[in-house]
Amino acid sequence: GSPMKLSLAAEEVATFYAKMLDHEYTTKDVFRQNFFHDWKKEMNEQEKKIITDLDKCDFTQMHQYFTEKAEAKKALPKEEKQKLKVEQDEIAEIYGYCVMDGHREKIANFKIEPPGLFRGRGDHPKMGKLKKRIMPEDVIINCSRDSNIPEPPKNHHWKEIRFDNKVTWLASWTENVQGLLKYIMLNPSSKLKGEKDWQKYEIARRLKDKIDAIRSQYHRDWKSREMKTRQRAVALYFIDKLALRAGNEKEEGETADTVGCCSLRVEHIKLNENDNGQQCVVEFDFLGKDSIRYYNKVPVEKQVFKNLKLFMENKDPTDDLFDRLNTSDLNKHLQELMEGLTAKVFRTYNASITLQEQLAELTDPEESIAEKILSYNRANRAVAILCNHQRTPPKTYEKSMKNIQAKIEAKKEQLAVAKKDLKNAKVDHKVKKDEKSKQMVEKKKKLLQRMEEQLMKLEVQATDREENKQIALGTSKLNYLDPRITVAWCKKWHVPIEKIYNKTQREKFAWAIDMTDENFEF
DNA sequence: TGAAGAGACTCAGAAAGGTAAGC
DNA sequence: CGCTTACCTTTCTGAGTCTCTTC
Repeated sequence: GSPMKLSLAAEEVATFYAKMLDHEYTTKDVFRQNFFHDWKKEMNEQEKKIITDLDKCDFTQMHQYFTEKAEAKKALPKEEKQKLKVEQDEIAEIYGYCVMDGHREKIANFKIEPPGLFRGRGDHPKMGKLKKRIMPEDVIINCSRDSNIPEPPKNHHWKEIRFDNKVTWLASWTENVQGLLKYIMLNPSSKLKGEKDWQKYEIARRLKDKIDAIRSQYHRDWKSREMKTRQRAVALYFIDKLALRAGNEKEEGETADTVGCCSLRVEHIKLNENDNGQQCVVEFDFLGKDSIRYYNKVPVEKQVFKNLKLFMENKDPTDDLFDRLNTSDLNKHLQELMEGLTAKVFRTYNASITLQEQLAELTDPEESIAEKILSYNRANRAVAILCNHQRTPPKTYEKSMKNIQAKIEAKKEQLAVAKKDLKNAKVDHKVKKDEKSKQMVEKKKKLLQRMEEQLMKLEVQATDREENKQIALGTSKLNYLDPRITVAWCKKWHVPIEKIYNKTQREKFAWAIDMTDENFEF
């Protein structure tokens, strides 16, 4: 119960924990154990002897120190904040760009990752472990021979300087928690990334011409004499129909237990012969990428259902559903069906084609711009649902929903008053028949019209927000939807592109905005 | 020859940061 | 008109996919 002065190294690691005291992570056993284990490694002999139990450590004083510091920064006068901003901008101006093929290009992540505690997603066995500080001696620089090779900080040297023009990264280092490589790469707005993005969508468009043949083939393969072929055909069906990820196998115990299509286990699906009147329903329930839950009930073809039963026969819940299949087999097969085809292309293809179809279906030429944007968001949402892109509802969701409902009510009342006013003005004009009263009628008419527009906007906003509660639109917009579909739609319906893409998105999709006219078809 | 591991790239949601609407 | 608050944008870095290399 007495305060203790820590050595520099132990103190720094302790502050990493103290800063996170409000976070749920610090309540998790695994996080606490991993942290304590790594923290001890930073302690000197004396500290190790005294600090033996994390439960008995009180970090509140440290925590308070950082809270106060953050508040102080927030309370800084405007000019001071401005000054800090300018300093940050200057740093970005110097280090945030590189020159590639004679063009000055923005770098995505030019700052090295600072030390801290590893935060995995879901039940990650390594959460809480110490992520160590990266030194110049850990960093590999990749540039061209004749360029200005960046100088390491004084009295330091780089791990290596190489001149590899077969890769796109500018610098890399190996991270200590999982032993993985990390890279400094270009911003999505760069020519290099833009071209790659374009290529990705072109491959997906090629799939459009092949998809019917591929679908017929996997239908046929459901009846194949070979088990492996049947499994591959059912897996491919899931990937195509449900936009599941490929599902590479991962090392057990090193990461959170998540799966994709090929790594599905028997315990992840349930077969219902009859579910509320629907035949052959498969119930999926598993954790996918980032430990996001995938839950879906899907009616499937009889042959698929039969196959699944067969695949599950005599197996434990923890056995692989597709025990004869892995992603490498699957992708080899796909490569034979179409050059460049891999499992993930199906996600891109189905996402983009869905957007295009939904836009065609939902866009009403008569509607206002605001309503068209709502239609766009709905189409976008259909894709996000397909790809299972979720978000935790914002903490302020309930409150903000109530707010907007209140606003709608208020606007309705205002509208009623405005209607009355208009009526009165009309009556008044009928009696007086003068210019002044006529003008008043016009004025009231305009007011009423404006209010009706405002009300409609609010209602559109409310609907949009409600439907969006748990769905994240950003990921599909940024990574799965061919931007040319969006650009063409905007041009066709005279919706300003800024209403759909913000500044960053316009920069990323500059290639599509440049090359697309309203007739583009995916 | 195929499994394991390394490497390089895309995709992912949370959190921090910034901004504009509303009080 | 200044301040707060809610929302949108940007940053961050972890988590996948898929290919290449090695034994």
